[in-house]
Amino acid sequence: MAQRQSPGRGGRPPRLSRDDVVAAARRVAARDGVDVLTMRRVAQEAGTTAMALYHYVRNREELLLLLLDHYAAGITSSPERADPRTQIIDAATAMHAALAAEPWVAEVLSSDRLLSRAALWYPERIIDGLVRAGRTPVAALRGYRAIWYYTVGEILIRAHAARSREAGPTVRDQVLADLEPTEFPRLAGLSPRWAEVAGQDHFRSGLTALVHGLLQPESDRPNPP
Amino acid sequence: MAQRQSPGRGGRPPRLSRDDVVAAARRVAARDGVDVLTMRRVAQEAGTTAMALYHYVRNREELLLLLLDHYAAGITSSPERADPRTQIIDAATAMHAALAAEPWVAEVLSSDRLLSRAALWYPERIIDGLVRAGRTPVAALRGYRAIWYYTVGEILIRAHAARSREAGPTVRDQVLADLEPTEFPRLAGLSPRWAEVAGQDHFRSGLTALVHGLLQPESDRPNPP
DNA sequence: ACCTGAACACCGTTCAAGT
DNA sequence: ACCTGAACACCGTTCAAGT
Repeated sequence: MAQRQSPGRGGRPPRLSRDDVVAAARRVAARDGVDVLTMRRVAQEAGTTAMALYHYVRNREELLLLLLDHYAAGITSSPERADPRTQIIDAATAMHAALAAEPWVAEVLSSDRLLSRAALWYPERIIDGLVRAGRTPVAALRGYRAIWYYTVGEILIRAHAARSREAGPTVRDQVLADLEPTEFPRLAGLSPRWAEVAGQDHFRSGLTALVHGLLQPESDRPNPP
Repeated sequence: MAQRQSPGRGGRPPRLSRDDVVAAARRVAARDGVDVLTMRRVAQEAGTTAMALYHYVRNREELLLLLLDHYAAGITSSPERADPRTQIIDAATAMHAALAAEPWVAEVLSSDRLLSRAALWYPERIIDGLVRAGRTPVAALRGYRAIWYYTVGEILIRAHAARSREAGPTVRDQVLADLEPTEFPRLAGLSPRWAEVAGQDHFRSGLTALVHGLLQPESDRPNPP
């Protein structure tokens, strides 16, 4: 554990604490995003030098993990529900909202190196819902991971889209505008409405479909060869 | 269009071409990943200096887009199928395989700035399948995007997981090992099998569930308040 | 014990100059 | 037209030295 007081004898009184460093990093992440979160930048925010930070964190990656832990500490347990389907949808929606609140979270999180205790409420509730709906524990875990993929994908794509919107018109826009209706009839028909639909938040409708599919016993689904 | 010959008069004969630059970049990406794909590194691979590259590409981002276009040129159209469900599953599986083949692709692609013509076969076939199965065009587009989120999420998480496995034991492993069964009973019960299940490829089972849910008319689904 | 400055080995990009 | 070297403004991290 990190010492907050200087030990018995000798030494210089600290002007900084680990919490100060994390707080400064969080301000930088929230304001400027995780790419700008450099050691020198955090040090500046904390009113010290980049080298001083290395007394409180091993390296930049450890600082990012501390940042996530600090963020996850604010998560409260997602409630239990009588209806398993409702419990799954509620927990997944809360998980999505927690990630969407600060975009830097998803970026760091997709590195898959952190999983702080507080965030475990989401998988716990989702897996419990799936088991109570009749899936085996392992099938429930697979189902949770499918929901996790869908959620992270949505967050990351939305975060990246927001960033590239600032950077002017995309190659995508141009390709979609130049579609030949004979070659790609469905896409050509949809291209005027693409941007509008892509801009809408339809996380919930996809989630509902996915959960519906996961709750359906596989034997009831037509299985292509 | 890029000139391959020197123009009518004057000038020095080129020792490099745009294709040479892209080919060198592709070798670096495939071998070392996209983080290592620096201008200086690509130049070294192409046998020239970093500054020479700027005659062929505007900046690093344009080079990444060229790389994706080059990769996407190898994509062939996904076939039409009589059964819409089969067509959707086949196209999504092919899309997933194309992304999984070279991990750097997903990283660049999630920036959402590219969409090269050849890659459009996947959304075309998926949306067509959904429309033929009775969804409206806009609902089909939303359905395609749900499949896209799920697919990109799976690829990115797997790529990141592979990278952090090299970097030693994760925080995640430790948190899962220390779970209190009274607090997180489902997770504690599953923790010995977590690594095993996470390591398996269950893209297809989640995809099947998602498509099943998307093909179900919403009116037939229980809708929590 | 806590903090600093200088240094190392990197980045992307610009710009004036050479052939 | 094509390519180069030097330079600018950055990175993360190490290390010897100061208080």
